[in-house]
Amino acid sequence: MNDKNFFSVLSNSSESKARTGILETENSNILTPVFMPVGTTGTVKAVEQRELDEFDTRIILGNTYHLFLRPGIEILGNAGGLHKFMNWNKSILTDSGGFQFFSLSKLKKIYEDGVEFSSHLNGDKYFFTPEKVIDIQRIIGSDIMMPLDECLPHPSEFSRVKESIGLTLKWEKRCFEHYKSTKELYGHSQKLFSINQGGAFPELRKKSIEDLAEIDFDGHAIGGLAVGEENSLMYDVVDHATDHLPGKKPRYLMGVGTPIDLIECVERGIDMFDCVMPTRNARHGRLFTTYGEINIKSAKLKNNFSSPDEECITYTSANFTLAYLRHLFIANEILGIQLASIHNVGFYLNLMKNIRQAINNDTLKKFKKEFLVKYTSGIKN
RNA sequence: UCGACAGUAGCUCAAUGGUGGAGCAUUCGGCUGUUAACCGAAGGGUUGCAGGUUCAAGUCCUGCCUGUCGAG
Repeated sequence: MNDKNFFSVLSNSSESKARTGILETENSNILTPVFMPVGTTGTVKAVEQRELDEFDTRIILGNTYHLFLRPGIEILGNAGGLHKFMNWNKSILTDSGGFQFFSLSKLKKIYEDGVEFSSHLNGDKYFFTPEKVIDIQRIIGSDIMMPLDECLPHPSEFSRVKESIGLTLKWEKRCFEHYKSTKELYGHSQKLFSINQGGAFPELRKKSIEDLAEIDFDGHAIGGLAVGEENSLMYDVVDHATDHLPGKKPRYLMGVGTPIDLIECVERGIDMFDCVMPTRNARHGRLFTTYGEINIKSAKLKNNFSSPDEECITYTSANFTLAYLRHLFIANEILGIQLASIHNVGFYLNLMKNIRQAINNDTLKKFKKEFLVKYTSGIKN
């Protein structure tokens, strides 16, 4: 079941731990380092499937918790899985819902056996066990499944984190066993990653990684970061984590991050990222561009008829002006959100493409330097 | 022309005679495995004008101005 060709490293940077590779699922070949747009409920918010295709998106995220609540596993099963349901024939990675028990923490109660939670939609009570989380993801049919984990806030007490990584390990072992004893439902194989925790405590992070690495997961994720800690601390934890993660398996940093975070963490050996930032910020009127971030609603842009980004060509930047985008946001027009989302996702994917190219040419350090000069110049602001 | 009602922030409206507020709009921030087209902050007022009563008036009284409606 553990396909040896699932992940291959293609090139290594001589300047850092950065590397390129390829993830081969039955639905797509994914070049790494990769950024995976977040599509929690079966849609990358405000971006159509054909737009994702247009900038060559090979994998997106879904969320077990949210899809379980809506539309529910019965409908997803009847539809023949999420791919068919949403008409997406590339890859999907589903998060387990562990993060929702952190972000919706008031609605949950953690037990040894799993998590009891109340739906944020109507208060209905449910109980997720590690096995159930796998069962749901079997029905969703994601190419890569994530195990149930416990994500703690930062900062957390050493003893609390220590206890937590023990619980997470037990849950993930159960997920793995259930994964091995069940089968895919729709003819394409599904992979299962681990998620290590350990907060910002190096020894706990190391222990979590080593314990999980003993199990034959298809890849390893770093969880519990970007939850309020300083950026430099996050980079340190990532650096430390990748020193201990198996080199032959893909490394996935969950929930990260800003464009700068992506470069910093690629240098530290990360292969996969996901983050709501490009889509959420787009809906909130913030554009990511080569020359920094733009608040599209700013009064300064009223009469600015230039492209939001002449150097990163997307459908949006190639066809529309800042003044028009601003107008759409001020007028509360849906198209503004769509165009901003298209641009931001396009910007992220383009950035990753450039990063991969730089690693292949072994010029990542130079690329980073040049990127940062422009990105932090604030020319547009 | 007469009558009724109404004039408070850019807009729509609050405010027992007792420190004039809110929503929207404006401007500026913030969003990191999506409860998020969201959240936060700031700016913005001779309460239509002129008098009067009162310790104290957006509020009560008088006149004027403007608007809406009605009558003629």
